[in-house]
Amino acid sequence: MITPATSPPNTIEQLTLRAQALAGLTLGELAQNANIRIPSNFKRDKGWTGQLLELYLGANAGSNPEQDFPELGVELKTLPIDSSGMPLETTYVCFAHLLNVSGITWESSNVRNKLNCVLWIPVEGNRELKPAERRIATPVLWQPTAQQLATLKQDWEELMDMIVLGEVENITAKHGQALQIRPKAADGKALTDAIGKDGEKVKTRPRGFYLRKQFTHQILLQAFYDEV
DNA sequence: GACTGATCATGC
DNA sequence: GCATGATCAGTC
Repeated sequence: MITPATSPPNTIEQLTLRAQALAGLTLGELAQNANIRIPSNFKRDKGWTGQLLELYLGANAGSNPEQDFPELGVELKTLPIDSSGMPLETTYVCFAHLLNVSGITWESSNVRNKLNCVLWIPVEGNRELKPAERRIATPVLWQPTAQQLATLKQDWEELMDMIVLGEVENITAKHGQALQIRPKAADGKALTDAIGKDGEKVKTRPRGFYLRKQFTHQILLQAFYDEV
């Protein structure tokens, strides 16, 4: 019987083995073995799948702005897919800092750090399927290719330029080929500090970095062809 | 049907 | 409010 991990994985191989052992199982089976209640939908439990898998893989739960497995340099992400393997949602990467960003470079950015090595765990996410019925697919351990890295860097620099120049309010989810910035908050009333048009401090809605579906789809396809 | 902007739970 | 985990749902 599959049970939650009792300790963090020591190696990437061990982590991969744990993830592969979950492939084909349903979220209901995992939750049942861990004595976790299963929501009937994700309206009020949007991060439930991710937290369930963290438990099974031995990730250190918490809200630190670090990778899930700091010792291994690996980030864990679940990815909802449809029956043909197409991602259903964009993927949240991290919070976007809007102030004191002039010293940050792509190489030292949180986005670059998070995406250095990601263990993607695709999960059936069709809304017609109840959470308990959704099956886990084959995990993908990914490191960005030079080309993907270049695309991400370009998007990141474009977006950060706008932030530095006080154009935060002009940023929409349409910017960026692979990386986009969207509101990220509890509700529309949340405010944080940002740089204004004349360099002054202004209040704006908090933002986060997200990966487009097309980009994550490419990652899954790439893994598929590597196997074949 | 896809996409963008909005929203939910939790811990500190 | 920030940061983690993300999905919802109205609009295009």
